Amino acid sequence: MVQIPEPAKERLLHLMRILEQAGEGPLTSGEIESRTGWASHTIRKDISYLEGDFGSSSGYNIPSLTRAITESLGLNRSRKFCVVGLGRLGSAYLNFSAYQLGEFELVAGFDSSVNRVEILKSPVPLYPAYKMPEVIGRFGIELALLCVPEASAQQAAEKLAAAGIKGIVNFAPVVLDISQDIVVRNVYVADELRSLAVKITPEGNEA
Amino acid sequence: MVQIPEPAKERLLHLMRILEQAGEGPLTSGEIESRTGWASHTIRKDISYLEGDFGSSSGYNIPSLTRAITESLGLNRSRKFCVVGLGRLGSAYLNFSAYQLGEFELVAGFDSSVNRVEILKSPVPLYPAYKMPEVIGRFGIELALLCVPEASAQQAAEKLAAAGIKGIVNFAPVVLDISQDIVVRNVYVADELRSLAVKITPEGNEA
DNA sequence: CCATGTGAATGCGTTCACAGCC
DNA sequence: GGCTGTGAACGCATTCACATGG
Repeated sequence: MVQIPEPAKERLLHLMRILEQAGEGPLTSGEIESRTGWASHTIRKDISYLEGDFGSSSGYNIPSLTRAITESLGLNRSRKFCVVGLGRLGSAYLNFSAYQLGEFELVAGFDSSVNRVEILKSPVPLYPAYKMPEVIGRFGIELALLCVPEASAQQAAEKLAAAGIKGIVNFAPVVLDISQDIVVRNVYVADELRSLAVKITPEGNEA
Repeated sequence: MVQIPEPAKERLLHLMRILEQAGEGPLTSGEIESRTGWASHTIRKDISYLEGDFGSSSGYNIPSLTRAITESLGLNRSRKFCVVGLGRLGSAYLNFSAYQLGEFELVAGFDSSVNRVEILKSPVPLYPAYKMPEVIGRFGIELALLCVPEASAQQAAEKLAAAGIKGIVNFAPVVLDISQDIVVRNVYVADELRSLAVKITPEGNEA
């Protein structure tokens, strides 16, 4: 086993989603190609990094492939996460349905406004921001969705860092400056728009 | 000029954000390294794909570098976009502050509920979903933020496609199956969480 | 014949190391 | 001395092409 290349990991991660959506029956690398745009040999190669055998002459066995990816990527343990910042965006993610995968468990929401914490309806307990260290420690929360406004993002990230968080999904349009030990994934809507703009203009060099 | 490699484009895109945040004065590749984690020579190489000269012995000139990236990536034209689905997530993005870059212009919101369209407060006009073809055509909307619930995402994407949209940022946890001519960027929160989970567990092979 | 699976070849992005400039 | 800038070397992911199995 030669260590899975980083890009292959990302694809496998995304492949899990495809597998979840795919109905029944074996799935061939060709079908995956048509859904993702990745060449079928790329997919086969990626899968070949995993151990075990799925895949007969009719395609891949969905459950066992899913299981193999899960294990190989270290996703078999359940992780707790929280939402920080309960404005429109944060409360959207408090009530989001997409993580009932058993794999991630939303256990808390935080906001700097005590008032908002008391008023808001939520499927999970809400806490004022100053309780972050305590609550994060007590529950063993590892991940956070950072949904605060741009202006308070850096500060909130620092508090999360101090509270012992391990990873942050940052929705604020700000580059966070925090310890390298904490893994950050940025969701920059403006960047996504830009990226789209670049791609819908297939300008050669100086067309 | 050798065509900018795709990964370099993504970095340059992200670099624009750094430039916007960086205060005054020249910025060195070393400083960029400390903010992004990319090696300084990677950054210099990326920038070398652009034409023009920024960068003296004290670092890069922020305005001219920004301009060069903008032009080189074809971002100099302003693009119109809309928000589709005005639930919690959609209305969050209706009121989002991060795209006042002049570069993207939010011009409309759509929802299948006529009621919601009438009630909701919004900085831009809202329309019932059936008006998508007309409104998108009339304004020349090129991009869409797709914020509808999982169950209606595929259908909404098809409507957008039929209305002539060119690019979609998809927030629904679904792999859209639409024409290859339309560029899609997916924002899968669950994938982000998974990605974080993978990275905070630096499992060697079978540690 | 259909599919997966994989060593070996390819090619491209990254990295290096040094030249050029302020 | 600091920095940017860039051809050339490197290394790794992708791609190929064929072996293997149902």
